[in-house]
Amino acid sequence: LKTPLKQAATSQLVLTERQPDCQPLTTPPKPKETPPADPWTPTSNLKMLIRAASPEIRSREQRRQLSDSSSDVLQTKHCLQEHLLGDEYEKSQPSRKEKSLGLLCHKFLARYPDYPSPSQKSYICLDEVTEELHVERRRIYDIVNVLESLHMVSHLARNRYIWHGRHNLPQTLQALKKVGEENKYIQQIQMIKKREYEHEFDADSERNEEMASSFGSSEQSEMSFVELPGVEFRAASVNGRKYKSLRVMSQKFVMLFLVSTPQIVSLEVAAKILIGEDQLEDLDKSKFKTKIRRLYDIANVLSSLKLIEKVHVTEERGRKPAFKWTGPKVLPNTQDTKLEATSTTCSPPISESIPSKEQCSKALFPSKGKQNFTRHSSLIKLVKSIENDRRKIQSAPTSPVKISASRYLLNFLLETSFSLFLSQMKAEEMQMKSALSSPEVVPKAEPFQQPALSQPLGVCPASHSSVSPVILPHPQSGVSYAIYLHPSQAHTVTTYSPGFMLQPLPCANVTGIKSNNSKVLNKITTEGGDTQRATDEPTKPLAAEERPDTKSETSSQRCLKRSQALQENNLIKRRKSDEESLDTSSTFFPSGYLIPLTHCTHGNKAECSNKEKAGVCSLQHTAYSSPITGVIPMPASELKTVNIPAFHITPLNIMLSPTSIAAAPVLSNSCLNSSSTTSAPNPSSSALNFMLQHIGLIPAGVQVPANPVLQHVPVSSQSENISHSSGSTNVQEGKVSKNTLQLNSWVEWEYGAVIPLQQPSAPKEPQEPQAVTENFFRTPGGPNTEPSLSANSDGTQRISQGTLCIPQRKLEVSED
DNA sequence: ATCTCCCGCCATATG
DNA sequence: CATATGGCGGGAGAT
Repeated sequence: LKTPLKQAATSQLVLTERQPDCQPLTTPPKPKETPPADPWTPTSNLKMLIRAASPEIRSREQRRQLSDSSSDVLQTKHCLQEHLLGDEYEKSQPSRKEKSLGLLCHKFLARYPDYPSPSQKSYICLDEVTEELHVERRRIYDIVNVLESLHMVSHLARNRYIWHGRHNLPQTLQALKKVGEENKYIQQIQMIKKREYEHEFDADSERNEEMASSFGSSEQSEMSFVELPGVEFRAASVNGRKYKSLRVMSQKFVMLFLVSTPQIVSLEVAAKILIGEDQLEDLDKSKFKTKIRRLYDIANVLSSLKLIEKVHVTEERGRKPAFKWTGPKVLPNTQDTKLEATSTTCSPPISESIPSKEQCSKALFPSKGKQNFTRHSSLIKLVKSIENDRRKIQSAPTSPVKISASRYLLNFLLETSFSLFLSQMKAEEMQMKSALSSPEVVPKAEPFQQPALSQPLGVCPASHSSVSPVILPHPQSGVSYAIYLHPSQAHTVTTYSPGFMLQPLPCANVTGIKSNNSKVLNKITTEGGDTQRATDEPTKPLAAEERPDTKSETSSQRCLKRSQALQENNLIKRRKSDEESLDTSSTFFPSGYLIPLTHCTHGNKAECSNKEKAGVCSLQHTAYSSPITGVIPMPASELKTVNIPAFHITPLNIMLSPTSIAAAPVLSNSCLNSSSTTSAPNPSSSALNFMLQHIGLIPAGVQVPANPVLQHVPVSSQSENISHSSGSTNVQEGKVSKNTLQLNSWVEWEYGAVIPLQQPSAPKEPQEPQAVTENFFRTPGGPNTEPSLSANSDGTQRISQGTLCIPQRKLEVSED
């Protein structure tokens, strides 16, 4: 049988999309399937029309339906009388859309449970699938390959795959994220954007060479397929091809999302990176096009899995297709602890349950020798990178999963806080010295700062430095969400603008739902400024400075720019020794950090012991929980990279959850108070503040003595600016919403934060800290300012929320 | 015109 | 060798 007889039947059945969710069907009796004939059913026609009318609706609908199997199950019952429909002539061809890979994927996915019970494995027989779904085999491969890249299925033998469902997803994503980080994708992204940016200005010059060269060193981008040992067992047969493009490409694509700060990746950037950054400027247009095609294929599948969602990034260049990650947040895998170099078979296929626990991931290296990659010249590089890759062998935590999250967090907090603190101090000192005179200098010196590449255009500011920002409003909804960006980007954009106005960068605007007016940039800026102005309290002396248009602003911008440029240069130079790239940085503004914490156990306090600041430690112990968004702990490594703000030009809005206020009291702390009062920035105090902020004890900006900008900012009322996006989201999300306090706003910068502060069982009534807190949190007129302490049921551990501020920028993203 | 991306040829891998 | 896989890119539908 060469080609399953599909075409005869093809046309009509395509329309039937979801079938009622079924249980882990191992081998469904094939006959049942024929759903068809629908086109002639009134209902089906209607559906079809609707769908046709609005793709959005359609997809949404599909999802919904898929999710709740409850929806009409009946319709499936159709019988096999496809033969007689005499009107094939008119046979409305399924319209391209009906045949889309995404739709097909939905159908495919509908056949299997997301979480198949470990006990019973479900197998996928390609012949059956192709027949039942009425598609060409080729298409199924596309789907399966992507699923395989996520370890949702694995190839057993010819025609046979095993369905794993989403069980492995967490581990896979974690592994991918890790690899992505090791690959320095963030930097690559920035590099690409930068290059792109420069291109605009003139014919490319040697600049590119530089780039390329610097880039070239980072060859290791070519890694092979990342596996989860437990899953891949049977792979022997297929191993050789594991590295094949679609699979690997899919993994890389996912990695890009996982490492990017706003988890948005434009196709263009992805394509460039995936093509192989080593290809310096091969103006290979066709290659690029092909890559894009593939990415669309992958994206369609990922979209069906609801891991990503299409959006459009608007930048000055125009609208560019992009996708944003809507999948689960990936915990940073702090524990590299056990690197097991599981050479080949990590675990036998045997029990499924086991593998899940002891997931380890390893990279397979196809090269191994004899392989002749006839087609993929690029693969050759693999060989080069093997060495590097070897290191990539990873293992997943053997430890109980549950604990891991909180543990991560705790460790992370404890471990990093101190270092941060120190770093901060140093930084600030340095800063103090040099900054005053010439800010630009500052960054340079810092060893611990990491070089921030500018991301001129492009949507995503991905700087690893920023702690994995969580998107507050759940992205899921597609509503706009706040994206925490690095200020660095901002300046980047501005870099070339003579005026140095702080504009909301093109690259950075994210509007939730398709908000179209793109020109927004300028517009927004202006508006924001104006609005702000109107609303802002008189108080801010600094306000003037902050203003985008003001001189001070300009200067600071300039500084940034300059410094950045410098650092970039350095970066390039140093690139070779890539190591430092991660930990050194220069001019960054601190962006905010969103540190949602899950409540954790106190177990780790030991860690803090070494820290001198007992006070801090004590505070730290508290567990934080973020009811809202979930946890987004960042790996210590990431934290280190975080930079402290040299100049805080940023922010403006603080979003608090009602409960957060309650937390404020907790802060009461000598440090805090002192800080608040202190006008003169004291390095150490500021450092402390910084640390506290990170920890979530203090809302960012509060301490600000160190931070000039925030310092005096009066609290103004809710931010309208954010409202559009956040508003809806919040509502939806429910809890999060907030009272957003606006400190000062530039439209584009906002501090959003949600950090639950722990309230020891007895919520302390706001007392001393009040002053600070009050002030800080007060919502003018805001009704629901009430802090609701979540005194929580299980007691001790719970916490109310506090807030950390994160400067965030909006990217303009429109979704379809 | 650009964005999407389906279709299916045909090289390769596999058994 | 017959098949199973799956690069790849033309070119057409969707916008």
